[in-house]
Amino acid sequence: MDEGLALVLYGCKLAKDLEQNLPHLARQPDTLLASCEDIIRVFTNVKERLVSRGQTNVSRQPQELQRIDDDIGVSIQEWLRSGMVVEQEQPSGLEFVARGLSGGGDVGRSLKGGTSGDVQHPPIDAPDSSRTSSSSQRQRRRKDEGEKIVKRVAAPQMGNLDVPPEDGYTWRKYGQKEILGSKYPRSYYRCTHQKFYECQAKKQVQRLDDDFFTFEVTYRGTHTCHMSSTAPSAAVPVPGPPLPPATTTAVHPPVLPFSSSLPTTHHDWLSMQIFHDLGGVSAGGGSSVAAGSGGGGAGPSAPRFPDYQLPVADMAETMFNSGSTSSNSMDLIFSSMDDKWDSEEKKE
DNA sequence: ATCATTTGACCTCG
DNA sequence: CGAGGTCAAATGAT
Repeated sequence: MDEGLALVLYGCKLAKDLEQNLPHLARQPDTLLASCEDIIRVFTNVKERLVSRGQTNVSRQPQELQRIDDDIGVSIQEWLRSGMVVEQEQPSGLEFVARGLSGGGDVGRSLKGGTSGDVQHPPIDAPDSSRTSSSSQRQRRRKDEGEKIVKRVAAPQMGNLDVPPEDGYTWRKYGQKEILGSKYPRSYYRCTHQKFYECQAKKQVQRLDDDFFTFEVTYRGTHTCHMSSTAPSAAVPVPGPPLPPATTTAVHPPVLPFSSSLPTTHHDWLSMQIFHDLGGVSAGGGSSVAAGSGGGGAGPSAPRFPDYQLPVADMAETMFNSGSTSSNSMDLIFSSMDDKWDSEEKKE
């Protein structure tokens, strides 16, 4: 019952979103009502499916999918949309220099080069050591980061409004800054695995001034963390952006939905990440390469997500068939969710 | 104890 | 000099 599973997940997510966003929704009865109805509809649908089909079926009928689409398709599509790239901008005219990272400037430098003693030669005009007298290191750099890709991602309409949609990678926040002229602060993230893999991928996340529900995400650097630790240099051409390296031999995205990892923002695993990843994979753009997003990707000819009507069942199948049987998928799911919810309950 | 986030300070660039 | 990007100590969560 792959699709049913997906529906359950979706319903759970809605419920969780509702819970988390209750304070806000309390002031919006209409939205609250709509949310409740969505949840009810989803679970009702699941229930009907279970009743009418029993729980053992494995294959899906097209017409049933259609039924799902009819019932909650719009909601799911919205959900999907909320976690997907809704707009892709030009890489801000930055020519795409494959080798990027400007001579690996970033590599090994920002890697806390300072504290670990790796003191880079300062630029000719040595930075005034007025401040660094004590530690004299802290080589920071800007400007020469290689390519940069800017995407706009819809924020979840409800729920964890502070967290940008998952993109398949795990990020660690290292800074936040008020930006002149912007209503919302910009958050700075780097790859969680930076230390282990010298992964230099970074991203900046900022809400649009005029659209609270849209994040502008700027990716920089290249993910190397998904490769074996022995080959960190086999960088994926695609900088940060969602797309797992479909063109490489790496089979899995760096973080699997149900793996025990999810070190950082695991509190959102249920959100868009799964579908986002799947979308990226199944939509095959794959290749893409920054070039894709750079020049081509932006084009309508190679949309990463052809449309938002990816059959739920297919997604679910991809989700749960990757390495485990559907039965223990369920266990995994609910145990994961229990853990997750447990932890979040404590938090609140 | 370990790891992630927050936040003020510091650094670089225009 | 100001804005933006990063560092790292403090703090919180697990």
